[in-house]
Amino acid sequence: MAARVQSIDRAVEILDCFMQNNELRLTEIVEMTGYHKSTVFGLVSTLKYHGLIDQDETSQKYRLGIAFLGYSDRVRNSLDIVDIASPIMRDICDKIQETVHLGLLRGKSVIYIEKIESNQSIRIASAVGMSNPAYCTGVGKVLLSGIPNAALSAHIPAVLEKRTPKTITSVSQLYDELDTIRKDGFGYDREEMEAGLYCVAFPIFDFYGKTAYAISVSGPSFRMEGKKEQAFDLLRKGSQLISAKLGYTAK
Amino acid sequence: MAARVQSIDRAVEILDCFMQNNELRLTEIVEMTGYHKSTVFGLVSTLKYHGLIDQDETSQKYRLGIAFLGYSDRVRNSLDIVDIASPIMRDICDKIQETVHLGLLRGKSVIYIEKIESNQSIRIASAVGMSNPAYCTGVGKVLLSGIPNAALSAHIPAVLEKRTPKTITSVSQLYDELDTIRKDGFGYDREEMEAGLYCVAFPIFDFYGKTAYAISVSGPSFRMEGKKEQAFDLLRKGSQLISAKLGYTAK
DNA sequence: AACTGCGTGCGGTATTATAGGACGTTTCAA
DNA sequence: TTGAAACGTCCTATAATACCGCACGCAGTT
Repeated sequence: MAARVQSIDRAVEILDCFMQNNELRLTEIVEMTGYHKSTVFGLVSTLKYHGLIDQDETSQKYRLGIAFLGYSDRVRNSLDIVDIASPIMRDICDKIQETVHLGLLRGKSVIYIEKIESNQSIRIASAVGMSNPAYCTGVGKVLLSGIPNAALSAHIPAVLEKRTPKTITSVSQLYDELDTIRKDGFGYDREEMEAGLYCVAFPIFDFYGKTAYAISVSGPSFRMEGKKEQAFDLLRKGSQLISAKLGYTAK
Repeated sequence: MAARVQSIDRAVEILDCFMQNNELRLTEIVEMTGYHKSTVFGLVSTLKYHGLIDQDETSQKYRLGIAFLGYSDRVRNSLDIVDIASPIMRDICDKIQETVHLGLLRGKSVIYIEKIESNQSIRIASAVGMSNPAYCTGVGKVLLSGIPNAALSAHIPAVLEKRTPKTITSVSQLYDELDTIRKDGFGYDREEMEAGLYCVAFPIFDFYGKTAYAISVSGPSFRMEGKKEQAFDLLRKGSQLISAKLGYTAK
């Protein structure tokens, strides 16, 4: 489907190893990838030269390099949505004291491009750049709801893994849920991805009226119970505000 | 000095092109790098496949990919200094209402690994992951002061570019300044990098007593004038607190 | 001292990245 | 409407290059 350069494929594979452990020895990378030691050494050295991998001076262990910070920042600046949404998200977070996420759809996954955390001691384990399956998250389902059914298959995995007792595992049931979201204008994640984790999500529309992003408030179910109404209000206003700033004009 | 893989060198060179413009056509990349069109196409396709480059569906233009967010987040998590320092920096920022930076030294440059911005309308143009020359910034000079003179040459460029009328351009003068910083325990940037930009910086020591990071408050000179004392107090306490959390024990 | 596991360096070879060129579209001007 | 220019994409031959095998130096352990 596309021309591919082997060395880059391998280099990326090496970088991905660090998604599991953030410190690796050369030999560990060799074991994980299965390539020859000197091959890995060459790739790692090159990546190190460019700052994409750092090597600890004493332990010799490798880790992801700080150069990624520069690229990442560039990415976030090119997505002007982050600049627009960030202050509004902080405002929501300050008021409701729960984690606020901003995400977009990429294939079958949701990618979080901004996160504002509350000071609550019990917080969501999440991260900017992290991805989750779309079908079982609030943000994900809202994003899916913006896509016509005919085009949905590319964004839904063949098997919907049952991550909790409440996960939606049948496609037809998921379609029903998406219809509900389209009708209501927002969506939930009622402990479908992780037990005890509750989430309310609203869509953000771009200039063309496309559901380009989604914003959510998530927290432990026991806390979110009493905050649902507040979350609705804050998210509704917030999503409208952000959509407006993207040039969206409600019809 | 190290084994190098050509394709990766070229791939990184392509990625670096996006540091100047955040949207590029294939042909523009070809012009910037000088490689053959199909060569660039292969590299770009591979990078795109891995999400390191995204392509706009309609305009076909390329930009840096969201995958960087994931790597970058991983980097920042592996640097536990960010977790430690971030809340303290926010506290300082709330109190003094100016931008707070956390940086480290890499070669001749300072790399900012965390930034907390105030709500002031006039703000510093800066970014996480961005780098500046060390010799003419507050954070940079403080970091340089932690290095013995004998080893300094590797961290100071041959020619000190005169970026403003107040930039230090003579090496011996810079050495004097570093001595002052070593004596005082903190440093300034008095409009040396950018006219009108004033900055106070303190060192952060790690477990081994090494000056590993530096933290700073920066803002326009006219505002910083009256806030110097407050900045000292906040930064002194903050840097001590962070150093302590890194395992540093003052002797 | 021998042994194990580590990161690193070198050279020959066959795989692979690359350049050249062609093709289908789109864009814009004539 | 036509033509030309510019662009992204694709294919193939070939020469350059990334890879593997092997070896070395080092540190810690038996």
